[in-house]
Amino acid sequence: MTEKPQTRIQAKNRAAILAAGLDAFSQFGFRGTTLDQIAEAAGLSKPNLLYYFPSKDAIYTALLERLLDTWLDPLIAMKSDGDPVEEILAYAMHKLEMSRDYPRESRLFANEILQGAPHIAGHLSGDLRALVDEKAVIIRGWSAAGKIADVDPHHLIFSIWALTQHYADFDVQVSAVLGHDHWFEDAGAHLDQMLRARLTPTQSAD
Amino acid sequence: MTEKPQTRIQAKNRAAILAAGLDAFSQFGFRGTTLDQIAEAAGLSKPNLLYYFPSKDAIYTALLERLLDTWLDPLIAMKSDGDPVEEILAYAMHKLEMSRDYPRESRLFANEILQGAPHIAGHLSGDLRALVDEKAVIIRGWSAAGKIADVDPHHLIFSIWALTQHYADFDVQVSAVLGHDHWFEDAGAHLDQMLRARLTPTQSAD
DNA sequence: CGTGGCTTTGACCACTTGGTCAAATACGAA
DNA sequence: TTCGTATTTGACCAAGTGGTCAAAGCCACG
Repeated sequence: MTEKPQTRIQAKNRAAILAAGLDAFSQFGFRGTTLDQIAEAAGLSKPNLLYYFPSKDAIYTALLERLLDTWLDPLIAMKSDGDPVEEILAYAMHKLEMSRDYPRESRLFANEILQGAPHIAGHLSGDLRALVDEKAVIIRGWSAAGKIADVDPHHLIFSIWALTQHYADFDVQVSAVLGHDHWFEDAGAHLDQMLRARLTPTQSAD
Repeated sequence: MTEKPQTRIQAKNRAAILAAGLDAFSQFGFRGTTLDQIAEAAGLSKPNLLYYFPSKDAIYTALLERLLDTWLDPLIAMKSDGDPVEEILAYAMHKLEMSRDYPRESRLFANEILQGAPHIAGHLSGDLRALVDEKAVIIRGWSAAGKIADVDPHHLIFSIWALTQHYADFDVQVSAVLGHDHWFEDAGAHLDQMLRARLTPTQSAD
């Protein structure tokens, strides 16, 4: 593996930098974030920060890679065994929980995509596309077997991404319109009903 | 009203600046966009640009205001007469068309929200919230009358926003995963089926 | 202790940024 | 054609940017 024997102090400072970078990049984007900003939030001087990461870009890239490593786990976890509707529902709920628990990661990703995905374009049309295509086959199989309604697998997945990430990325808007920021419960119920209505197979076709 | 008697040259240059600003701001965000960038795209020198707009912020604000003026028209147009399901479906399709036809405006808005809506926070909790609440009453009325299924009005609206804006804001990802960028037709069909399944009232309750 | 490597920092640099200003130029109505 | 106004520009500026570097401090281990 990528062995990096770190001293205690290295581990602590690198973690602080990544945390500060996540805060800043997820809100202001890459170009909108400054090194001084990150350095101050991490409690380090700028040269000291650059002792741990060679450049601003390196911090950003490290964050993005760490994100991609875990971001797709829920989708990977969607298996062809078990009840199809519940499999898909579980995936959607898992993603919604991530919007609640890791909104900064969601926004970091959103920022990167909004700007044209300059750092991860290859990943999108490579790993991500392959993974989605793979799951699309499973979903199409479920449809063909009559276990779920007939549905476009790709757009179903896009729907789940859209419906869940919206709550993290547009949290300010959601909270402003609702008048509070406890959207998780109602959003979960709504998401459940929405997908269930669309996916439950009609009895007519057997 | 706000009278501004413009010369032909003023109208042309202001329009060019706003167009260039929309391009830049929607992709790079406020802080990620430079005046030189806008000036060059608009075919003007930087001082000349600042002759038409007093500051970078003024360009951004002008774009945002122009956007807000028209962004909510589709929702405003959702009336309580006509068939409820079709009324909601028409709104959703209209929004999807806007994602197709005005993706830069969508991304500009997304960028602003992602950064915490510093310029339009008041608008969100003021005009927008009032409008959504108003439409929520209508939707709740439809549900109570049994004309559509029981649904949380606010989250229904969030769903429509999420499902439609996703295609504009995350176009890079959608296109990469699909392998092409002609998502409109399939997305429209999927959106239609999704909402119809959720909204069509069950026959049991009469 | 002492010493060699890990860590931190102040000073510095070239470049970019948003913005200013006075002077020059183009334009349109009389 | 002329003249006042609208428009344009080159030169400039202070602040902020990402990044460098040599020197200093610190810390564990022999």
